[in-house]
Amino acid sequence: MRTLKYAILGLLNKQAMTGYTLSKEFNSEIAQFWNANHSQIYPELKKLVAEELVTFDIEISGDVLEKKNYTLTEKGKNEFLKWLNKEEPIEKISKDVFRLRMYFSNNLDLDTRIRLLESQLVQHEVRLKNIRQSMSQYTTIPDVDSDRFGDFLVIEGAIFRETAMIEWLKKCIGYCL
Amino acid sequence: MRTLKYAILGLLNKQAMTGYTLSKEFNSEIAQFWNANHSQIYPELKKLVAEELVTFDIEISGDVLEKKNYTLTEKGKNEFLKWLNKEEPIEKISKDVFRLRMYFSNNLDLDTRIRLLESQLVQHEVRLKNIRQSMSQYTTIPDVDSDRFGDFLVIEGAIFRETAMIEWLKKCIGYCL
DNA sequence: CGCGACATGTAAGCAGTTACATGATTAT
DNA sequence: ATAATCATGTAACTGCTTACATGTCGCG
Repeated sequence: MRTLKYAILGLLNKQAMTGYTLSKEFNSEIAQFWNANHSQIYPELKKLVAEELVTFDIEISGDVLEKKNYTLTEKGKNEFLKWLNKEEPIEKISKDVFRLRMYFSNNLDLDTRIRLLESQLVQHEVRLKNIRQSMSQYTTIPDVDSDRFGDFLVIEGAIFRETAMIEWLKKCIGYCL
Repeated sequence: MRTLKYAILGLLNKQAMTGYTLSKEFNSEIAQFWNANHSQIYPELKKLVAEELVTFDIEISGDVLEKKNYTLTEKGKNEFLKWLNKEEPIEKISKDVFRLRMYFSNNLDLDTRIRLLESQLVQHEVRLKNIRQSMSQYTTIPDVDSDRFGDFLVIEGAIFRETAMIEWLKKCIGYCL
């Protein structure tokens, strides 16, 4: 599916940047639904250059350090927009090890189940708190055509997701009491 | 992480079965949070035999067809329980292509956004309806020590997950109107 | 001068998907 | 007979993770 390809094209569409900066982007809001290590990003950028979807120019930082600043080409922008406009079927369910463990939970003591569930619960509560923290920057709904609109949407999606997870965990704990 | 290994051990702990039957299991309730193709299952079973976690005996079906019926060994059962009891940190967020697309959605016409969101919405509504259908077999909460308890929990988890997704999609559509 | 962040790459290996390959059994 | 399902495997490839590998820049 080459999703990383389109993630990179989308980020470069917002702003030209280096592989290193791209790699850091995957630690910000976008990390709520995608991520990649630099070891995957650098080879992908190389590929995108070969496909003529991006170009780069070298900037010298300090004395000798070469930074490759990547920019979308016209072809790259077109391919990105084509991908973005395409209607896709929903993905098959995403894998979840904890749910798998709960599926087999009748093999555990009730105490252990509660301990495992409580542990998940606090961790998800922390995560939700952090997401709400990110949301606090938005006091009003951003304009639908601004770069911040997508950011706003996915943060809200993450809140829904975490809230549902927390509700479920609490219900599971209730069954085990 | 060898999660498939533990998924197989867990299923064989419930009941001895063939690779083919295991492969079908991944199309039932368990498909809500894990799956595997037969091309991954057969090699994994071979590995588990080598690790002495499972054994098999060959049954002849009909005249000549050899079916390998796999059973958990004592060692396999222990390793499964060890995995099940272990406290794990929550997984890093799961990847979601649609959320990635919405992150970049300011590059789309409002009409297109609504079309894409509506398309997702109906698909998730169908999925939720099917999950509720699975849930309808449970008129009471199953006993915490029965095999059906885990099944019940994860179906409920899937309902929470899909409901949250649907709520979010509706809210997104609202922003685009 | 030393440390943390900046910056770019490659290699080995694991997990998972799609395709290739074969054949038997059962129900219509 | 023939189609659907049962049944078991391998091969090639993609995507991703972890580890290896190197070097610069800016701040204190």
